[in-house]
Parts: sequence; C-alpha cells; structure tokens
Amino acid sequence: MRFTIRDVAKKANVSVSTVSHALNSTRYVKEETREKILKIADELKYKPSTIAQGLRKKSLETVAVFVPNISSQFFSQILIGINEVALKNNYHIIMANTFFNSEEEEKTLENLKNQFIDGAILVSGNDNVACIKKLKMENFPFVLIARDIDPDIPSILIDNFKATRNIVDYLVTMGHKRIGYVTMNFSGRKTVEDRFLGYKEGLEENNIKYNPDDVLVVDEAMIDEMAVSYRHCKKFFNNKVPTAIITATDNIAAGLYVALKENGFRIPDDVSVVGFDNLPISRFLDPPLTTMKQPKKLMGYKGMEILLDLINKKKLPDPVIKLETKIIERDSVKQII
Amino acid sequence: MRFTIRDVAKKANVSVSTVSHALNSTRYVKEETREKILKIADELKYKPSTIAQGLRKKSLETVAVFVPNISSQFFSQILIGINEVALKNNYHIIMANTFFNSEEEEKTLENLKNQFIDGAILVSGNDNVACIKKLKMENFPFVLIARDIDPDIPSILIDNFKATRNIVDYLVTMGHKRIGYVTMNFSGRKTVEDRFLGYKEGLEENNIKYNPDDVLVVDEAMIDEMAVSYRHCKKFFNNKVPTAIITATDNIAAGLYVALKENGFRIPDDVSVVGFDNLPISRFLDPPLTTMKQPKKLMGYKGMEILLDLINKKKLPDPVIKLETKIIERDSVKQII
DNA sequence: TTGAAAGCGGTACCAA
DNA sequence: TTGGTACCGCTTTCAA
Repeated sequence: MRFTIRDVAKKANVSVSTVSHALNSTRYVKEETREKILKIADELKYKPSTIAQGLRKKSLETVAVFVPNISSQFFSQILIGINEVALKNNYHIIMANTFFNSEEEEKTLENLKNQFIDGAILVSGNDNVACIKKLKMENFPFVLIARDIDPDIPSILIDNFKATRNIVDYLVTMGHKRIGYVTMNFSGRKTVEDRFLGYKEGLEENNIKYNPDDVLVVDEAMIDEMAVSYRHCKKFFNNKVPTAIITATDNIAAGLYVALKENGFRIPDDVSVVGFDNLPISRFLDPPLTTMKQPKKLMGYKGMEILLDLINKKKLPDPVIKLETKIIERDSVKQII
Repeated sequence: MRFTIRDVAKKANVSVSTVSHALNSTRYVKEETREKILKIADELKYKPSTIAQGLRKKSLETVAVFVPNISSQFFSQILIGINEVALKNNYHIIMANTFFNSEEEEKTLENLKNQFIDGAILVSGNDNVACIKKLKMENFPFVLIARDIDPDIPSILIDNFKATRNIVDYLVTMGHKRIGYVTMNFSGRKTVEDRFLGYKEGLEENNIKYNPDDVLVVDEAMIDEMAVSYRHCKKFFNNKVPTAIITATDNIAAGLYVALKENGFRIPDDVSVVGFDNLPISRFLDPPLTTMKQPKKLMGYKGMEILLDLINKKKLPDPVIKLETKIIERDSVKQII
C-alpha cells in the first residue's frame, strides 16, 4: 500500500495542509515541524500522487507528439529535439505513431485532449485540414511541425518550394540539363507537393523542359520508405536515366541508390543524386549523399518551445516559423563539363 | 470552459450517478432517460476528464518506455512493436529518451512511478542493476527488453553469446581464419559483453588464436553510433585488416564500411563484414550487409504484452523469454577458398 | 429505476 | 504559525 498525505499528517500530528505546505514550500512552516514532516514523509516513502495533483492543477504536464513513423530518422531526430526541451521543463511526452493514418491520429488526439494532455505537436502526416481547423477553433494548444496548413496556425517549417528550386539551380550549375525527380505521392501533403512544384519551377527558370517520363511518383504508403522506394525505382530507372535525380527524401534516395546500382548505373558517374533532409545515415551511403538539410532537431526544439508558450498563454509574434535550409555537398553529384 | 458531469446531470434533471451509469453502461437506465442524457452530453460536447477517471480508477492506462536513443533503428523498431500492442489495448506510451544516462532514467522513472504510469519497459541502456533490483523489490510492474540482468525479472532477450559464436562459425565455414571484432565498450552491459564473449568462444572452438590487435573497443558514448564508429575505425583499420570483421551492431558496421572504403579496402573482396541487429537500413548499405537478425518488433510486441499481464496481475510462466535469431546472408561476406 | 453521498489524494482558501 | 475543509471531476456503494 502507498501512503497518502493524510497518513503523513496523522503520524506527524499536524494537519494535511501543513504537510502540503511543508513539502511544497508554499507557505512558512516552523523549522521544527517542517523537519519532522520531511522525516516522516521520508520514512513512509511518501510521494504525492501525480494524478491527484493533476486533478487539482488541471494539468499532468504532459504533451502528445504525433509522428507518422518513428522508424524514420527524420521523425526521430525531430523527437530528440522535442524531448530535450520537454525534459528541461519537466514535461512528459506521449508518443503516438500514426503510420499516416489520419483517423487514428484524430481518434487518439480526441481521446487525449480530455484533460490528459496540455497540448500536442503534430509532425508531418497527411494534411487532415478539417480536423486541424477544428482543433484551432477549440483553442486547444498545438503546433505543427513540417506541416503546412494555415498561416494562422503555429507551425515550424522550411520553405519546401524554394529548397527544391535551389537544388535544381545547384544541379544546373553543375552542368545538368536532364533532371529527374522521385517522390511519394502528395496525398494532400502540401510540403511534399511544394517540393515537387519547386522542382518544376526550377526547371522552367533554367529553361529545361519538364519531362513526365523523368519523374516517378510512388503511389504506395511509405512506411518502409527505403524498401518501397527501391522497389519502384528498380522498375522505373531500368535503362533510361536522366543525368541527375532529385528525391523528395533521403530515405527515398537510399532506395534509389540500390535500384540504380543493381540496374548497372554508377553514382555519380552515370547519374547524380540529390536527397532531401540530411538524415544522419546519408553520410554513410555510398557515395555519401548530397542533400538539402532540414534542421530537424531545431524544428523539434522550436516546436516544443512554442507549444509551451501556447500552453502558458504567452502570445506569439508570428505563428509560422520558417527555418533555414542548406545544401550539404557530398559525393553523389558529378560536375558535367 | 469545459462541462462536467454535473452540468450534464443538471441539464438532464437526473443525478450524476445516472449520468455516469448511462454513459458507461454500468447499470440499467431507462431507455428514455438514457437517450436524453446522451443527447445532452453530445450537445454540451461533454467528455469525461481522464485525470478524474484516473484518480478514481488509480490508473491512466499509461506506461513509460525508456530507450537510450530513438534515433537508432534498433530502438525505434522495438518501439513500433510496443506501440502496436499499446494501441490495441488503449494504452498510452510515455517516451523517455535516456541517452544511456542511468541517472536521468532513474530520476524520470521515480517521477513517473507516482501513480502516473502503470508500468514501464526499459529497453537496453546501461545495466543499472541496483536501481532495477529496487524496482523489483517495490513490486512495480516492469519488463526489460534487450537487457540481461536477473533471471527473475521479466525480460525479452536473445542469446547474445550464442549469436556471435554462430557468426564466427559461419565465417569459419566461409573459410575465414582471421576474424576481427568491433564493439562499443561494455560499460556494464551484459548483452554487449556476451556478444564479445561469444566471439572469443567462437574463435577458441575453431582453434583460432584470439588476437587483441584485431579487436576494437570503441571507448566513447555511442549516441551517433555510425559517426563514432566511423571515426574510430578509420584510425584503427588503416593497413592491417583481418579477412573478416564482426561488429556488435549494424550501425557500427555502417561506420566501419565507410572507414574501410576510405582506407582503400573493398568489401567483401578485401575484407568481409558481418553486422548484428538486421536493421532496415542494412539491406541498403553497399554491399548489403550480412547480419544477425534480432526480432525487434517482436521484442517490443512481447515486451508490452508481458507488461500488460504484469499490470493485470496475471502470472507469467517464465520471466525470461529468449527469442530466436538468425543470420541474414547478404553480400558483405566473401567465401575464401 | 434512480439518487445521495463518500471518497480517490491532493491544493489552497479562510479562519484562528 | 497552523488547522479545517471545500473542491478538482469522476465512480460506485448503499439506500430508496
């Protein structure tokens, strides 16, 4: 059996309020009584019940984080950032893995919102716009990471459009004129679509004709991203390859790498590849992958900070925060003379 | 403002107990009143407070999962298994990332134990034996995954010793006689040490003399495992290489791959490599890594199931569950004639 | 078929 | 300097 504050009070011959105050230093308690109370609490190994405290304070100091798939380093890196800030502020994190299932996400969130959590971070996932606007209406504290839905909703983002456009520019600088693209299907994800649009815009600005035959839109759930990418790329890039291929994520690039090699292409001699995300693994692919960095930990960091501000009713300057990206040059792109 | 059960009761002109019973179907309520209550609850968007329910039932249906580093696929795969079972049983997961910091782990756990969580899963991490035995004394429900501490503590494991011994046997079958080993330091982790001991035993049984010059014990925290491995391997395997190298994890192998290649060795032509874990990425390394599979999702799955049994006071047949491993043959090992 | 009220384990207001 | 107690929002026993 666990002891309660009443047990401590009885044993110390004081009232529960005195015990509470002594333990929380919320009002002055005579040194002598205080010590006595502390001693007894210690003897009984008394620990206040978090639930009871939560009921009074109407907070468990807990937030939920929704990610599509923790097995992807993109999400786990963001989680690490979130975790760091949470720890510092004595907040707990409920982890919800949605596998891109919006219904599941909505259901779990609905469930947790009932006082369990103070707020939520929704990382990526399908743009379940209706659900998210509803959240907003309810004034429930939440922030979006890597999810581009509404300029009025606190979001941590990069400029996906600009990022891929820059990649195209970069490749053009390196002499490439035929540039392919591999992406998961957009399925209502603006961030993913923006990358693709940036790609197209990049071509146009460089006077390269957009060629649908050079773009592969993988129409399959990207749970095991590398494997799915590999399977589709293997079929798609069998004899015709552009001189360079951009992928919507590093994980897709990893699958593409193997597919290309198995089909007899050398990277970057026969075909250059540029990824997106700069995952920790990307430097360990062969050849090390040139890629567009997203500041993943920072995104988590900022996201959690904003969420705490929201919970504490601080007002934010600007709901949408766009973070910097940059190209990390490694060895998967070849200069063409 | 949120509405409470009292608001619903008042508006429906019934008592709170009737509302509670109607909503939970815990006793018969006249159809007419029931419908009325449901309707009003719906109108007010009434949702019972999870904290209040938790206080009554003394459970928030929540468990904590401690992992050293979610960024490693080994842990995220286990988490996915845990998550699956949790979801099915309407349990929530508090995620705690320890970065192998036992103190942090202990502190957070101490904090959460106060009624917040019903139990915990401790994945890997340093063998903080004292702390864990204490948990056991307190009768707190918890299970260990990939952590080998005490035969009386519920644990999900593989036979690490046997696994590496089998790898050595395998390599010997493939004609190798000089076999190196790369590992993180044991720092009190029996699972890691066992792998090493299995390696040594394997050598002995095959009449190969153990050569300390062929083993690299990386004496640095393995937070960014691949990067750390790379750095150390690069220096260590500069001219002298065995014909085959076993690594304690696939992540270490990924770092080793790059180090070897940069030092001018071809895999597997100059040196064969065998990993451990069979992470999803391993198939996408170049060459695809031959490795010892640990059933990661299954470990999570089983771990969570056992934990739920523990929480529900079911008694377990045998606390320690050892799961099967097997060698996944890919292309990183060359047969030597 | 339903209601009153105790109680889960704390916090904090009002009094003394 | 401390105590009594209402209350957080629900569940559940006992009684009607």
